[in-house]
Parts: sequence; C-alpha cells; structure tokens
Amino acid sequence: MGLLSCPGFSSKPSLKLGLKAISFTPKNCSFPYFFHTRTHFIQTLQSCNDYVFATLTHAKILKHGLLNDTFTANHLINCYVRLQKAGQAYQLFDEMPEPNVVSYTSLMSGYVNMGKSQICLWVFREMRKGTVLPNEFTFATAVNACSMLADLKTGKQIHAHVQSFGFQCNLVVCSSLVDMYGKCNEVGLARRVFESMECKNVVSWTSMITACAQNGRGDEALGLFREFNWLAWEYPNQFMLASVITACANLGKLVSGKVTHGAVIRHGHDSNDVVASALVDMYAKCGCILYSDRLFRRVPNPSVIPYTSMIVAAGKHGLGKLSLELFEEMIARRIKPNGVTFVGVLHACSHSGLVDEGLEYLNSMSRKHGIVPEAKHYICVVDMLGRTGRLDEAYQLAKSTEVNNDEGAVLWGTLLSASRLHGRVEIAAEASKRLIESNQQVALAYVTLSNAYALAGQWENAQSLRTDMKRTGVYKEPGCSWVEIKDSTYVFHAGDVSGERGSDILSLLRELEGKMKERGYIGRLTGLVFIDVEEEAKEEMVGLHSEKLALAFGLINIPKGVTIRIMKNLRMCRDCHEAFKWISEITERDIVVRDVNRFHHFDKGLCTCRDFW
DNA sequence: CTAGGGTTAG
Repeated sequence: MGLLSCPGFSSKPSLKLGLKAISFTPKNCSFPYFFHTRTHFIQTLQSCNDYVFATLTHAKILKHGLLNDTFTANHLINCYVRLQKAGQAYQLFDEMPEPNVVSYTSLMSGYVNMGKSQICLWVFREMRKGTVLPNEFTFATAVNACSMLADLKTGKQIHAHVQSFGFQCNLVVCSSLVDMYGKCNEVGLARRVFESMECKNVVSWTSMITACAQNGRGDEALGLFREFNWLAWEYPNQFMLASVITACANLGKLVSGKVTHGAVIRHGHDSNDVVASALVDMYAKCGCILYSDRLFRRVPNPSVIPYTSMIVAAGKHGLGKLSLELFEEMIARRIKPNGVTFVGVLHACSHSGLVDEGLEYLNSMSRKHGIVPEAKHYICVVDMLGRTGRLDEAYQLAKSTEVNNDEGAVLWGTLLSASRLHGRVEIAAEASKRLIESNQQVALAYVTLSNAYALAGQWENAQSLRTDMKRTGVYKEPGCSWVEIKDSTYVFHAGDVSGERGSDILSLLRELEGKMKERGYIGRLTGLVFIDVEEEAKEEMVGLHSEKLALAFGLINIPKGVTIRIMKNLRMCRDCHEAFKWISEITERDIVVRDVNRFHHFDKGLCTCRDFW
C-alpha cells in the first residue's frame, strides 16, 4: 500500500503516534474528533465538503487501519469524487486490495462528472478484465459516459452487454440508454428502448422527449408530452418542461410555448435558470424578442446560461449592440462566459455587421477569459467576414482552421454561401470541392456552386455541374415552408405559384410590397431572380419565395386576430426583422418566422444583409 | 456506499 504517497498527510508527525493519538481534544481540533468506529468515519465522509478536512479524515482512517476496508474506502472515494479530486480518488482506488463494484462505479461516475468520460470507459474496460461484475449502477454510468461522448459504437456495445447481464428492464439503465441514443442522433433506437420499457417515470419520459426535441422532431416531442400529461401519473418537472419549451421553440409554436410557460408557472418552476433560458430562447425564436427581454430581466441572479440565451436572442434579431452590452454587463458581474457565450457574441457581431468588434472578441477569448477558440468560433468568424464581403480573409481563416468532418461541412458550407452571395466564383468552387470531398451536403454544394456560376454569367460551368448531378444521381431535396392556421398546416414548396389561389397571392404580395415601400423599405417581396437551369435550382435561388407565398396565403384566408406563423429559411437580421414588423403592423397580426433548416439558408431574397450595411 | 433527464450555437 502506498500510504505515504497520499498527498496532504505524508509528512504529518501524528502519523507516527499510533492509535493513541486518536483522543483529540476539542481545543486543538476544529472538526469532529470522536472517531471511534467505522460508522463515524462514514458519517463524516458523507457530509464532508472540504478538501483539507477530507485529507485529515483520510489520515485518520489510515491510522485506524481501516483503509483496507472496502466499504470505508468507497466512502472516501466518493468524498474525493464529490470534491472533484480525480487524482486522489484514483490513487486511493488503485491502492485498494479488494475494490468491489461500488469502488469501480464510484470512480467511473467521478470521471463522468468531471467531464472525463473517456477515462470512465477505460475504467469500465479495466473492470471487465477482472473478476468484479458490473451492476445496474455501473451500466447506467458507462452508458452515460457514451452519451457525453456521443459515442454510438461503444454505446451499442454496452447496450448488448446490458442485455446479456439481464438489465434490459431496469428503469435507470433504460433511461440512460434512451438518452444515449438521443445524444447520438438515433431517435429511432431511443424510441425502441423507450417502447420496450415496462415501467416508465418522469425521467424516462424526459429522456425520450429530449431525444426528439434535440433532433428536429419537435412534433413528436410535443405528442409525447401530451401523452405523458394524459397518463397523469406524475407532474412534469423543470427538466421535462425545459425540453418541451425547446421543442416549441424549434417549431415556432408560440401558442404551445405560451401554454407550456403557463405550466412552468403553475408548477412553480419559473425561478429555474435553465427553464428561464429555454423560455427566453423560445420567445426569441417565435419573434417575440420583447418577451425574451422581459423574462430575462426577471431572472433574479442570471447565471451564464440565461445571459447566453439572451445574447443569442438579441443577436438573432439584429440587435448586436444589445448583445454586446449584455456581455459586458455579465463580465462586470463577474460571471464567467463559456464557449457557447462566445458563439453567441460572435454570431451577434456577424448579424449586425460589427466585424471589427467581432474580431476583437475572438482575440480576447483566450487572452482575457481563458477560453481557447474552437472550430465553432472560427466558423462564426468565417461567416462574419464572408457576409461583409471580406472573402479573402474568410478563406484564409477557413483554410487554417482545424476541423473534423462535421465541422468541416459547416465551415465550408458557410464559406460557400458567402462566396456565392458576393459572386466569388473561385472561392465557391474551392469550398464546394471540399464539401463534396468530405461527402457531406453534396447536393447543396452542387446547387450552390452551379448558382454561383450562373450569377457570374458562366453558364457553361453551371450547366455542366447540372449534368454532373444528373449523371451521379445527386438530388437536392426541395425545401418547403408551412404556415399553421388554427389546426391546419399548409405546406408550400419553393417556386410553386400554381396553387388554387396563386394569382391572388401574387397580387397581394405586390400590394404589400407597395405599402412597405411607402414606409421606406427597399426590399422586394416578389420578382426574385430566377436563374433557371433545372427545377431544383430554383429552390436554392428562391428559398424565400415560399415564405412570401405562405404569408400571402395567410393574409388572404385568415380573419383578423388569428396568429399567422411563417417558418423556414430565414435568419433574422435587422432589415428583415423590420420588414416583418411592418407587415405585422399593416396586417395587425403576429408574425412568427422560423428557420427550419440547419444549414445555409442565409440571406436569401428579402433578408439580404448587404443592403443594411 | 455507486446510477438516469434540462439551456445556449453552427
């Protein structure tokens, strides 16, 4: 046993005094001194929240010769784990003569809680080499490590393991499996585990709802929530509500969002930070930035999470200055920003044309805040430079950014959109090449590049790309928009004016355009440029066309006072936000604009930021 | 003694 190697007490003379030294007097000892039995040690360890105290207790346990006792040592491991002392926990574990399943599991959960899931899995593998058998706690922890890492392969292996050990009916193990599959974007597999469960509780329902909400299946999430409420076995808690609000946000369902907000208040979760953040985000995504602001201002002591949500919300609405003010306010309050906060700040700069400020913030990240910029930050900056037309800088930065395959797709897709927007064909070609090579967003790469060629008047190139696409069978799935009116959803496909009331819609759009012009808006709702090479090409060019159709459709059919929701393909920046505000005023209706697609529908048609700058 | 769920971005 490496007793003396444990830090904090190796040189303490009292060690040599032997057992007699245990009769401390209250005078020279500020902590409970009446340690005669194992139970006392354990009670002390369970309530111990101080590292020095833990070390002292460790020393005493050692003196009593209780360190070889697995039960006592396990408590000590847990104590170190609670104090985030991975090194101490591991050392102690390593010196145990007979670690049992609890020792292993405690250590594993310690690593997961400290964000070292990889090591957790290593401990698990080590355990499997020995004779100690895992139990349901061990599996839950190992699965949890896989979800943190989004490691589907290992997750599946452990799932198989779970079955061979007969834990496939365990509530907690299954909940963590549902969560793991959700985090790995495998909603189908999550659902399968969920359906197989004989008994479910609020946690397993939350895992399933979250799996849907985080994978673009908001409707399914809301359906599950409805089902859960209908069963009425348990009340939804703050975790579940936060996920449901996220689902509403992603669907642009303002009314459902408000209803959920009501449930939050009824169940007394309105003081919860994360719930408040989800609400701030939801209102912003549903177009109600004023509600976001009001809500945010009511959070008593906002942590980094509500601040970040609000920074992002303001940025989304083109209120870059407000985002930056919030950031500075946060710093002044000594709240530490995290990586996501900077994504929000950079994103806000990007969408308000605050390029120099944005670059300054990027530089300050590691210098002032000790956060090393990652690919996601560089992607924001590439976007920011690209939007303003500083394509060469954007390209240089993109080339020097280290990315994995997924990040690469976002990075080069961002650059591709920007170069198309500014007619930089050569950079567009390079970006498309990289996208196609990485085997991601291939159709988008083809279509966008082809459009870039077409815009630059290089028709042969545009045409040959189209031919290539046909030959290789690459197909761009057409996008669509939808508008929800009461209980019905009306779906529109791009460029489709052929509907029942197509001509009505067009004439109404012209009328609206006229009214907007009167108020000084210089954009156009109709008459977008078609560069018609193939049918799918239209989609790329007229992404917003369908919004306008949806909008017009709504205006024609809906009586006053009904909420119209228009979704898709729109990134809010100052000018388009204004435009919609005007439309909203003119028509006396709430208008909610939602972006459904994850990738690259920046600045189409109405939302051209160049005009603003 | 050890276990599961929530926010923010692209």
